[in-house]
Amino acid sequence: MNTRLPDPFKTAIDSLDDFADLISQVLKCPITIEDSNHRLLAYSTHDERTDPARISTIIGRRVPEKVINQLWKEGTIPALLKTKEPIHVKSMDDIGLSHRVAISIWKDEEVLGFIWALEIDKLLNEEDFNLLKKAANTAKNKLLQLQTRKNKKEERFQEFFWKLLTGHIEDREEIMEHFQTMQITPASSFAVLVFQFQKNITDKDEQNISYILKTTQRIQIMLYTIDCNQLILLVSGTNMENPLNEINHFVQTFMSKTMERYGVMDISPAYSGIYDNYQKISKAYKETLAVLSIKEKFPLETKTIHNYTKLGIYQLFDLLLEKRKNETYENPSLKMLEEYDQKHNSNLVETLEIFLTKDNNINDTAKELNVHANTLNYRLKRIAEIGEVDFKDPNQKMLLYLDLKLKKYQGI
Amino acid sequence: MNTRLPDPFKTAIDSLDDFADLISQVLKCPITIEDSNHRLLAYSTHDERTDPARISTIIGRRVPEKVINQLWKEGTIPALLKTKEPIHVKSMDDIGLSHRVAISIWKDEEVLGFIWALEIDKLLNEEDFNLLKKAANTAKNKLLQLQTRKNKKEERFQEFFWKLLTGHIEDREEIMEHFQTMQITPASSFAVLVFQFQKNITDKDEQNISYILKTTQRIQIMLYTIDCNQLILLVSGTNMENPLNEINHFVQTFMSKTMERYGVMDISPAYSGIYDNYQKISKAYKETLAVLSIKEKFPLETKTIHNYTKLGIYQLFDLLLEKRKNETYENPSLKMLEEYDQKHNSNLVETLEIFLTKDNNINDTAKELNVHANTLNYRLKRIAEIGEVDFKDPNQKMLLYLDLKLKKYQGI
DNA sequence: GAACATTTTGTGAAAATCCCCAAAAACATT
DNA sequence: AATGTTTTTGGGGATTTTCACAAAATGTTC
Repeated sequence: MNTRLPDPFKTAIDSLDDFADLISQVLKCPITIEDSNHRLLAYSTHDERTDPARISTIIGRRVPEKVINQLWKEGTIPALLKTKEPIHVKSMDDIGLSHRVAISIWKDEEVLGFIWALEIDKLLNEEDFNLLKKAANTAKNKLLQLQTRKNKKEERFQEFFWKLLTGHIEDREEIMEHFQTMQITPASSFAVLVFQFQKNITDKDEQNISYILKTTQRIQIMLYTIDCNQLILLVSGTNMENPLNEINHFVQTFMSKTMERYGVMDISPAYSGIYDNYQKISKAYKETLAVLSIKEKFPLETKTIHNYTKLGIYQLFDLLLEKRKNETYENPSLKMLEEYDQKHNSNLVETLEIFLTKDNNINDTAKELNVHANTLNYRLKRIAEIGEVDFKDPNQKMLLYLDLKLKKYQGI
Repeated sequence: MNTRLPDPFKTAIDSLDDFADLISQVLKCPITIEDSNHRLLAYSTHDERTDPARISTIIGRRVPEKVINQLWKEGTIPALLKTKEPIHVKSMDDIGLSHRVAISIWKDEEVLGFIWALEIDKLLNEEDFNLLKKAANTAKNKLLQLQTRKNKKEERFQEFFWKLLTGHIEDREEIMEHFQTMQITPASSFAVLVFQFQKNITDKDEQNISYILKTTQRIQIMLYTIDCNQLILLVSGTNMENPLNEINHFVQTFMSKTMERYGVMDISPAYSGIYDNYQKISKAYKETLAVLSIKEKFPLETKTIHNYTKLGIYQLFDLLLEKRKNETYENPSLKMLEEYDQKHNSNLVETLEIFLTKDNNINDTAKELNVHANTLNYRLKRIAEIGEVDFKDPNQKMLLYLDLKLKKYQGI
């Protein structure tokens, strides 16, 4: 501590709130203390002067997502995660943020939280900065205590969540009791959501993920855990109207944020249908795994599908693959078309596949194949002749589509 | 034998051909002897005068199908199956048949065969008729011998066929050897064909069936057997070009003949795909059973389908039913639509089903539902909204179609 | 029964699809 | 090289489909 003044924070601190008041007294400005996920830990009360951002932070017990996003974009948070020095933040009227100084609280190389000092009356000088650094140092210990207490809680969460995912708690009452003990209020409906990463998720990744999840408000995350390269969440939309849309939106923002902030690419998201019965969590989890499994097998055709209910016929592919594996079946139409393709090196099979994939739309298919619509028509006529396919019969077409896709996978 | 003349046929007969010559000598006209299925057993050679129908009978070793059909329609054969008296048949130029007399050969209440006498030079008188009756009586014993010999052969056929159907002979060589021993020349490709009757097939039915099968020439019937209410055939088209068409045609004629001649109704036909590997007979048999099973479950939608390859997606229904039975899955779109239907007693689900069944054709669906095309459009828009169905996505539509049909069956 | 929402039907114009023909190109066969 | 077959592309007109809008009918709610 290379400073001329004695450390005014070297006193016993009872609660973190008292400590916030203490800093506030010393620096003569409103103080807010957050954890690393921008959850409110404590705030000074002696002072009534404040700004809208602080008010909503205190009311919501967390920094509004809008504000966090802005602070990321504008560079404040990235800076705080790099340096141990206090940082000036200029006022941003559009999000109700006035001038302030922030400092991060460090333990070794990890940020435990932040202290915010509002520059309502006066701007802080260098001496104040030194005081703030001392305050941060003292806050560290208090935060560490909270951390360990939280870690234990986390562990209990984890255990509970895995029991739910694997269907080890079947009784409805028991599930609800657990939720209560954990002080989680289960939403009326939920979905299981999995993000599959390219590589196994490291501790560092976990921190980043946790950070994003904790700062998300659009969606309620009741439980989450990590399994190798999968991040597994139990979520529910905050608004009842269209939960799937909310989840989808969250997935998009989650992916873009991990991408922008941490440069993590190629995450495969997958989520189950919406359920209201918490006994079906394990089923929902299986659904998401099914989605991921299919997405691995048919990456192109399921590129835009993340949701089990939107898998459509692909829901049944695992089953069908299994069946086809155990028999020597071959679709006669496909066989004939393939033989023709071979002999005349044409591409009737490909044409047929795209045509069926494009929902029998001539124009779309022709565009995809880069041929004239009339060419496509001619080919379809030939396909009907050679493959003995009746394009008016949905039963035949569906089986053809399925066999086509199954063969495609088996062929790989 | 209430006749004035001594019986000229009470001599030892060596072969049936000699017997035919003997009758020919006595009656002074060409004689042909057939079994009950109009297969040629013997014919007189002393005489060169004959008609085209007899020539083709001798050459093909059976009466041409065309002629048999005509004799049925015109009433000759039905009459022969009723009376033991000789019957005059007037000439039918269009099928090359000149004047003749026919008599059936009886054993108790069963017809073993027929004797035909051509009236080339002279018309037979009453005395000739009496001689013919005596000849028929004598022929009986000879035919009985043939019968028993044939029955033993039949039994071996049966055993072999069942081994093939149940997959008990797997070795290719062995199968071919058996065919040779049975003096059957296996066609290059085959199909298994099953007719399922309403009731168990009686001995009487069996005779009728056998009669129809033996007199069929459009298709080669290599083996056949009867199992409770099923007639099982191993067939192949005589012409290579389009075997399925030939089988289909045979099925039609078989059913109309059993209907017209014996009044047997409501036969469900089913046949496998065309195979060229005789080791796959048991698979082909399973296919036909699958067709019958599906036809029982979905009689309306599979009314016109008899062929496994034409089952399309229905091929997979057994499997899917099994899967759905073991889980609590419910298609969310369907569920929502059903709920809406219930509440507003509308019929969106029915509309959707017919629309999908009619291959997404607005006009056909509207006609089927007896509504205006715009009404249908409006409903589809509502279905898309309420059921969150994307009509541009074939995957979703297919699953919807499947779940619709599966539910329909489960609901019954 | 009035007010309102939902559903059905009709109309007509724009858009698309379908169908027939023919020319050109590509390919196969001899 | 000559010939015939298959495939691709284009044009253009008949037909169908799609879509928006409006009126009428029906159903719901208070």
